[in-house]
Amino acid sequence: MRECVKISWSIHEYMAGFERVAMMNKRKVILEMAVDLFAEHGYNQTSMQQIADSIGISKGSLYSFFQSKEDLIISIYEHYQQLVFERAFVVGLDGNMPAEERLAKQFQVQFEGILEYKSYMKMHMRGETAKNSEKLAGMEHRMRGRLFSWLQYNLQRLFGNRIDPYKWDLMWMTQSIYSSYMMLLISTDSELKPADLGKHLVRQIMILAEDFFEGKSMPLLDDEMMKPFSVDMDREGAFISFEKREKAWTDLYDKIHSLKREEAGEYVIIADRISEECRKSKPDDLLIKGMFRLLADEKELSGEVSELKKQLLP
Amino acid sequence: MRECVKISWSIHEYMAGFERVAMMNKRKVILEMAVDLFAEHGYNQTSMQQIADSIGISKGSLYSFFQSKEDLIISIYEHYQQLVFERAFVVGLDGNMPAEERLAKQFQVQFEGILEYKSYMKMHMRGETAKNSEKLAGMEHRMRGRLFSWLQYNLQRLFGNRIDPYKWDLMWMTQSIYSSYMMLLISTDSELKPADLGKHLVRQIMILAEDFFEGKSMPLLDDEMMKPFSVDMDREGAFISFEKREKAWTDLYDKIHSLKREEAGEYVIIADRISEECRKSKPDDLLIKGMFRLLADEKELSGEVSELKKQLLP
DNA sequence: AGTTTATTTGACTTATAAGTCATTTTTTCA
DNA sequence: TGAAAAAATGACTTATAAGTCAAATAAACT
Repeated sequence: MRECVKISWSIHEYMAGFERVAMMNKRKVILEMAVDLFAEHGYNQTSMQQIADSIGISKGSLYSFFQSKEDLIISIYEHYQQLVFERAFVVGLDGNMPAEERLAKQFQVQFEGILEYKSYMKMHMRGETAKNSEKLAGMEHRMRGRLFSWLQYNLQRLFGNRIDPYKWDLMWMTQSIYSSYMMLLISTDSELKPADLGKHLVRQIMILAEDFFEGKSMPLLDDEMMKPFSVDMDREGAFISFEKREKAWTDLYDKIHSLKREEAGEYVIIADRISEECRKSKPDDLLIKGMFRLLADEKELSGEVSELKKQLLP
Repeated sequence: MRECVKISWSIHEYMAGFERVAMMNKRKVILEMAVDLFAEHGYNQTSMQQIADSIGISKGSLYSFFQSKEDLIISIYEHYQQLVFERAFVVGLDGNMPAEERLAKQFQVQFEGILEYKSYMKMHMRGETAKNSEKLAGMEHRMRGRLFSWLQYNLQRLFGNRIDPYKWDLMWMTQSIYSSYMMLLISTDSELKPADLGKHLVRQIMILAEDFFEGKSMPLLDDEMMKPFSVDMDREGAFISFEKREKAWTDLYDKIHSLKREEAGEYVIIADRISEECRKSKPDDLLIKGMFRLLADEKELSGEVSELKKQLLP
């Protein structure tokens, strides 16, 4: 009897889970359709009716998933900011790679992400969203803050403390070149390779930085001016998870390199494979698990491996 | 009797003129108020009623000046693009100035223009204008094309033919840094000096260009990719007037320098004064006339002077 | 199969803002 | 001063799109 009840429960749970998946898929379908339409025609020029029609459902149905149009656009931002930025910023990269090459690779990954979520980026670039949604404004602000934090972190890693006086100038330049390349990627169907863009961008930062270091250029920007851009990067929010994940990756690569065994090379390849898979829009969890299993064979890595696993497969 | 009629006529003309001025002022008042509101709240979030209320007139009255909201925004663009860009691009500058300094000065003038018409630039930056006004899209496209033409002209003047293979890369970089500085100027109340920004910008272009010339960087962009940006710069339209005016200025300065007289220095000062005055939002025509009169005393300059006068005081 | 429950629908309400026009107010001018 | 012309007004019409809900349809369950 108990057994029976148990089975009944698990079927129930199974079905509920199945249903939730179906629901989630529909929600996702709406989000994706809406993003396409918003990117194409703009937020204010796209009606809820159009969105519903394009999907082939009724307006009432649409409103059963999203309370309002504003709720819809906020959901879109939540959905995609997660996908694009978390995945782009928090990449597992071998720390032993030269800093320059490493940064270039990071930019490359970001450009790849941008290409993958072209519609969302297009919509985002258009800017013109809901009237003055407090919530959206906050998200946008935090996002920009996170970009700057990330830039600062990486520039410091690349140049050390000597950039301090030129920090804002370099960050601003980097950000502006970065944005303009992004625009090129998004608005044209050019053959531009993310890898080339990444290298180019880093090269240009290096040149500009060099000019500052040699004292040939004077900085223009300072803390005071840039206050609106420096967010008190929510240590509670997404940024903390970025740092933890970043640390887990670094620790793993460091440990592998410290092994000084012949297998080390192979472990790096496996770690790289995990990193690569995680960046995909639909990572294969099983593959990742398998890779982790391979790494777990090496007892000395177990601590780092399980920490990273906890970060990546929650 | 004839006298009387004549007087009557001239009073009539005088009053009509006065009225037209009043009308024009009102039109201008509307344009300026609308630009402020559009910049602050966005095009779609600003109703015609709000605009009318802010000025203290009725909606009906508003519609007697502008047929529709779209007509209003188009009029705004026509009004300000004229002011900002024509005045910023076509500056009389002493050609004997070192090319580098000269370009910096040109950027400076542009940044000054941007500051002067901050609201318009803000509105323009927001982008989100009328649905899909053919006319506006065309204007925007032509504007961007003109900016690129101007950049190309000036980069070629600065570096000569050797930039040809890197032309698009340099132009794109310049444009992106330029835009980002513009954004800084507009969105913050920073103490940034247009002169500093101009110098900085040129310095950065020079460094980047140098890197290309030394073969250390490879160009990423080419004609094919940049097709959407290269407008068949309407030779009939505003661009032709730019070139003619530019030529008139150059000719005058060249002639002055060719004089090799002791007065030459003074003439340069006078020409500079005219250039400066022309850049103001409300140039003093009388002052300009006076300056021209001073120059006209020098018989050898008369040709160049009258040509420039024709360009500036139509 | 028949009943209950959940989902979907699209006609309807409501809100907003563009655009109109008969009427009022102001200005012009003899 | 007062008639004619010009300008300004705001109540009204119209259009659009967000958001609601009773009824219809489909799915789940016994």
